[in-house]
Amino acid sequence: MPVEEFKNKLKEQGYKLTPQRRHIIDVMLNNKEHHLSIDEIYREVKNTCPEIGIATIYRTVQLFEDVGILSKQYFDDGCHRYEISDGERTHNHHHLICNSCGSVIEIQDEYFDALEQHIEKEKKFKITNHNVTFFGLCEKCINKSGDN
Amino acid sequence: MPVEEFKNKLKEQGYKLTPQRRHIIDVMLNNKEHHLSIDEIYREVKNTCPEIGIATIYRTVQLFEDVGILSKQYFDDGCHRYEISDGERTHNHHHLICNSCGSVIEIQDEYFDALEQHIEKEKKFKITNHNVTFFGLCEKCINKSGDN
DNA sequence: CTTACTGCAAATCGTTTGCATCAGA
DNA sequence: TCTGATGCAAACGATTTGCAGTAAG
Repeated sequence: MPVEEFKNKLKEQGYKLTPQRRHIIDVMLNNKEHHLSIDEIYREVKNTCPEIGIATIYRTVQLFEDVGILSKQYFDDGCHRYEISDGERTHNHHHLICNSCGSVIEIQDEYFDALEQHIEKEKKFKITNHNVTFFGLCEKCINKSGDN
Repeated sequence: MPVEEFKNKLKEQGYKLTPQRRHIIDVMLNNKEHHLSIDEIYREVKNTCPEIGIATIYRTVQLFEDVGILSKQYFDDGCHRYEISDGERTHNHHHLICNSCGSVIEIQDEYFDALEQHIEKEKKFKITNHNVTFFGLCEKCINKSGDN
């Protein structure tokens, strides 16, 4: 299990693994498939650790991002959202967001590799990361709007 | 010149073309190649219109976005940035941001069309807009870092 | 035992809003 | 004239910071 790995990532840089941090990691692991906002993380963690303060959430999430435990994305709903980062995979996944129902679909597509290589060659730009989000209508909502 | 066009876009929906709005349009036109933050717009406009208040900037930029005069993008420097929108082209351009020198390179690439079509078919998702930013090293900075 | 971490409350930052006045159409 | 637009200041919500107490290593 990667929990040990997270512990190491912190230790390596001289950070402590406190109960609060453990709770936050747990919440993020339990929501691998979601993208949580600060507020959502706060509320979730409160369930198992009611004394925690919002400042701790901010500080911890920031720290985890620096250390590489979490990765941050900005969705156009106006807030940052976080998810457990596992390196290579995080770099290679992208999002489709439905403008109608708001659902977030993760995609991971070899097509992007080709695209990135094309851009790197064409523009002489070394890509290290990206932020790719497509907005539109998901299958369900396409059908729904057809009924109107 | 498109200034008339902007005026029409406002008129159409019953909005007035005030000096303040004119100044903001001017600034955006003079910075077609940049992406300005609210604060940068504010400072620029102050040069020619010192009485303007920040609230007016916010309200106007918001209005212009709704009307389709400006388009908004979120860059990972933590603020929204705006640029003159010209419809189809805006949808089809994307950004490379250099992590080292911060320069923003606009790209417009047919490759994306193929990618979008691929996703639409594969995921049955109708794409209406997107937010695509690649981070990495620009040509200049690649060479620089080679020297270190 | 030492130093990082925590919770709390105050401070700060960007953005929005209420209101009285002003000005474009 | 009439309604939308403006500037100002107050309000607001999200995030950050200072600090004294707490606990991980």
